[in-house]
Amino acid sequence: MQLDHLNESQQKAVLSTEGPLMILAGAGSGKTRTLVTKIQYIIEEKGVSPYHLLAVTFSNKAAKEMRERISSQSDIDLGALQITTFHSFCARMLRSEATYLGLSRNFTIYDTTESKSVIKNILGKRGINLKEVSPAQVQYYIDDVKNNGHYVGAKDDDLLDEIDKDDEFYQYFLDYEAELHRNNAVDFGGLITGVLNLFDNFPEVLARYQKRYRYLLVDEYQDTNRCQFKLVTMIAHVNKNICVVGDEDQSIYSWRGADIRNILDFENVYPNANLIKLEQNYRSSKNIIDAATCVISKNLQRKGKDMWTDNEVGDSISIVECKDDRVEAEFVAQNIQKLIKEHDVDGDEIAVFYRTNAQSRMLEDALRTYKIAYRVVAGMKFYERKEIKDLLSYLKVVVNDKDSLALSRVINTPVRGIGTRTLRKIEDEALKNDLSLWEMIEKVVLSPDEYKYLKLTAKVKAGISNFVSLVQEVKELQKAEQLPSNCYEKLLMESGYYENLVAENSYESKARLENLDELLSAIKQFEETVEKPTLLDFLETITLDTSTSEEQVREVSMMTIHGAKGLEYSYVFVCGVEENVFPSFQSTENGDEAIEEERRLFYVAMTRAMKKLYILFAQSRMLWGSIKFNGPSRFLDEIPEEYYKWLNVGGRKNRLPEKSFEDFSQAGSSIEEVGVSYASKPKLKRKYEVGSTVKHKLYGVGKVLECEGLGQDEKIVILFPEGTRKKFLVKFAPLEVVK
DNA sequence: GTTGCGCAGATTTTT
DNA sequence: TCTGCGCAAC
Repeated sequence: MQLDHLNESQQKAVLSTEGPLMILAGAGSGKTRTLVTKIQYIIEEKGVSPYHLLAVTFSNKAAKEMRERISSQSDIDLGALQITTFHSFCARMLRSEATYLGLSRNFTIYDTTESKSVIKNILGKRGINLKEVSPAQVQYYIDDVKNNGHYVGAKDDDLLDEIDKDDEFYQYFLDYEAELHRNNAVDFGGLITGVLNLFDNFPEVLARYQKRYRYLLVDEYQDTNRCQFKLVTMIAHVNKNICVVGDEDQSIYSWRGADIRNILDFENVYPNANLIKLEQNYRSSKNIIDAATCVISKNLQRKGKDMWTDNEVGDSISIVECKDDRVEAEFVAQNIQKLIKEHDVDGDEIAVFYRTNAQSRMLEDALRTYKIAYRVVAGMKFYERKEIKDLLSYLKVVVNDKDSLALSRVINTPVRGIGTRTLRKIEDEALKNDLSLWEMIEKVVLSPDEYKYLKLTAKVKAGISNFVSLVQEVKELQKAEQLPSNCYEKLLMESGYYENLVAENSYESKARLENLDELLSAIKQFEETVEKPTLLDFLETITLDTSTSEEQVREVSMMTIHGAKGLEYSYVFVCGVEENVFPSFQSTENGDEAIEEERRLFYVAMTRAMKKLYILFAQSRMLWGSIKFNGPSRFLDEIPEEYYKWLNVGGRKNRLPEKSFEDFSQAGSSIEEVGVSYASKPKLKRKYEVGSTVKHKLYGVGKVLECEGLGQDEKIVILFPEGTRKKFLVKFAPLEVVK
């Protein structure tokens, strides 16, 4: 087998297949290339069946990339080879072994929002004011417990000493777990602890998996939590062929339980472990690597690698001091335009990074005014919309009728006269009879006479009955293996949801209808990619894999730095590098460890760039409603002068509010004053003006009272002769100007 | 029981 | 700036 394309340490990493191995792979060190070759080597050279190999990663992105590379480089059967994320791996295992844990295999996976709702309900039922105990805190506690590998009834539990079981929070945890179990639901953490539970208590199951997975590969090892580590160790216990790959300097998920000890302690757990470091960087210019190395060396919590590169020195880093966030955005847009127009750079070689999603808006605006094609790699905003959640809840009920959370969400959406009081009444009754909410309402519909004492009105009964039969019918469709999209459409149309929105005929309702249409496309798209599409799989995919299908078009990418991990771009703009933004405000209050994590994040940002790195900060910035003057980030101090040029854009140094600015500006070896020309925003003309008379197709003639927004967002308020006012989104409303 | 409004609160990152 | 919640009026 050819290994020429690998350097010496990479080759060693490939060839060392037996026994525990930790590969510390610095940014841009050819990690994926090495891993893919290693998998190939194990299968093709050692003759191991793909069936005996398991590769787990932390993110879908990484799993996908590995799978794609393997299929393009070899003819390994991807069907037999397991390359998945921890969460999907566990979900799959839990489904097939569900009965061991008293779950049924159609369990629902709750995302963070859903588990928070459950927590709220629990606190509510205990009569606790949500202001006294914040649900977020409880959620954090529960996550923490699970991330460390604790579950209800754990026997061999090294956390037992640390957990105070009399703690009120622990009681909430128990309540929460019980509620999830009743709902036949599992949260993210529960997917992992569930498997741990399975392995702990059913050795025969564990043995089966140990026998199967002879070679174990863990990618993005720095992001694994304690529980995931336990899990992997258990599977690898027999063969000990465990290879973990990670970079402690890129560990940026400790807030979600990632435990840097997993890296720092690996050799304690496996005393005979091999350690290989991949330290040659193939990605970035020498300037960038050296600067990033200086920054990260300030961290104490690391094993220490010495990154180096043969690449050329390259351009200086540009540190750009901007007057405010507006100028920052303007600078980014102008320079991107310059790159594209004057230097013939493709949009997809450029990326804009920021610390928080909230920062993207102003940047987007700027790119739009400069007519630069861009794409925001955002989280799952789409699936957070009300209407989408509503319909998904319908689907969830169809798949898993024990999911009372989803059920109570839709039982009265659209309104069927089943208000909170009625719902509470039925819930209590269900509790009394030890039935799920669904079983209860089914019974009420089936034998109303039995439940006369509930004093449900005819209207309520009719509402429930309609709802129940609709869900039952769709359940039948599902059983008959009808396409998910058919189920969806039936629910949407026959629940009255669609009709209601159409009747509402407002600018909002129209946007919602569009979104629901988009959901339909998403389902259909899913149906095309899978062999045997089921609702269950669709729901699982969208909760576990938020990465959108990205077509590589020539667009500039915009994303948070967390989203940028694992990616590379020739030109990178890192925005908002100010104190309280980056490092984030809360990290500055949480001690050195938190700052170190922010520093790692900054390191990740820097090392994404191949040719040219721009680091920007603003003297003043609009932050949650008011203007804040944060100084430049402390991380800028950590970059030696020789690696950067300092630019000053649109700011007057003598008027700087914070002393630190002046100190800082003088530190730069060469300060260059540059201007930004403000793009005169092509003033989108409004279609309507206050005072003009317009005609609405449905409501007739009226007068425009107010206007707001421009272009796509233009909204107007119309006063109709009868005295009613209505607000419309211009792009949807059937309007015409009369006068 | 429903709807609408106003207010307070929160906003880091995401499987 | 945006969202969710509680409360008051219909």
